[in-house]
Amino acid sequence: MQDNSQTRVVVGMSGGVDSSVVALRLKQQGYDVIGVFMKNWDDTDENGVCTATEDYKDVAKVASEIGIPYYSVNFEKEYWDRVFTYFLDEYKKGRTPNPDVICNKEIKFKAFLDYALELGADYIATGHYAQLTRDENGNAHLMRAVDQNKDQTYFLSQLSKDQLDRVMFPIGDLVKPQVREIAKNAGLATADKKDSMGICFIGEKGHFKDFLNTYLPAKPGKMMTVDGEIKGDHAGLMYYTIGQRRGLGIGGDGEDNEPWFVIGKDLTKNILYVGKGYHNPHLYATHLSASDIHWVNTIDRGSDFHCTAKFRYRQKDTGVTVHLSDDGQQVTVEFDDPARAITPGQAVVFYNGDECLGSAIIDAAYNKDRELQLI
RNA sequence: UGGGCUAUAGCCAAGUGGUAAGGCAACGGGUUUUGAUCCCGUGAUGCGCUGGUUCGAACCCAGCUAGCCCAA
Repeated sequence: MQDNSQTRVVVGMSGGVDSSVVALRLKQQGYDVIGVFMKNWDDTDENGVCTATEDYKDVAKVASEIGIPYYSVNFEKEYWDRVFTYFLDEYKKGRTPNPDVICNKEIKFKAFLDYALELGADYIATGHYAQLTRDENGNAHLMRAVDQNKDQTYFLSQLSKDQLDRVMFPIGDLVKPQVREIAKNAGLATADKKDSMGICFIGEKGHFKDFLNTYLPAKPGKMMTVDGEIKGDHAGLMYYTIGQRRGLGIGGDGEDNEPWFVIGKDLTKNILYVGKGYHNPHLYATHLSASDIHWVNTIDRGSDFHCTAKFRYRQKDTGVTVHLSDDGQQVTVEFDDPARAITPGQAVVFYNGDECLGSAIIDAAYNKDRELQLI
């Protein structure tokens, strides 16, 4: 049994069950554990109620149950500057951003990591469902979680090995029910707490439109098919994402009554393009282009290679061939089979088996030589 | 102002005397650290209106109203 007492680990505790179990496990393994609650957004409402305050209370409860010190750190400014402005800028361009990918890259595994190091930490640990391994050269490799259903490597795909060298994912080898079980057996206050989800700053489901509208003015316009048939009005292009079905308010055309989906946007004309049928051909792409490429490791794979990829979180992998530009700043990703609803702004995340290689941010989707009308 | 056709939930639409299918939309919920997708659930005491026939009518009959079509 190795002595971990001289190894200090700062655990990012959200007030949820996952990070609670992380802290518990590390403590049981003898580490010098400190719990830190990160506040990235002020969601205090008109009644003075704030979910962050409630979550912090849970952190306090769990920390005392486990017997570790705990603190709170505020990254609201960093979050606003590095994540939220990016989020809004992407929407202004009509794209669909993935703020959580950036949040991990810039806040949880940068600002927070720096803070932890100041506290004398050797590592930080989080409740992410992902695993880390190290090869004979000491390079960290980001691996999918054992719980394939909860795997979060998609959101961690823009981390670098330098960051991962200081990271632990103590529940990556567990399945969610096991985590709950451990929390319950230990009597942790968060054992039965409902999983939180959704973007941290949007909170309650259904408020998305209202939320965005307070930051970006909505510009209503026409909704039409690619043939130019007007189907209705849209509330503002930023409210819709490629492949979206709900919220269009159109249906029942008397032909086949198939559902309608968003298939494209024209920002200059302020037109939302819609098409009928889940398998509408306009939703299928043969390849995409992406930038903001990030590889977890610097291992050279050449400029053309085959691997698998995901274009959205919780999607099944698709076989792809990667073609890197000479300067390595652009990438073309060719699909083994046509892929549906490729959306600019989302991350294309690459995998080799269970290893997450890295990701890039999608700029455009194409079907053969034709750029799809995705903006 | 002659003839014909149609009128069922927001939109399509089944039903042809026995007590209102289904799809799309919408809404609610589930899955989900992205907005989505996906999955599950919910809708007309009433079938344009008014009478009539019948034990019983959305379905039959009469009149009215509206829309469409063909003739003028």
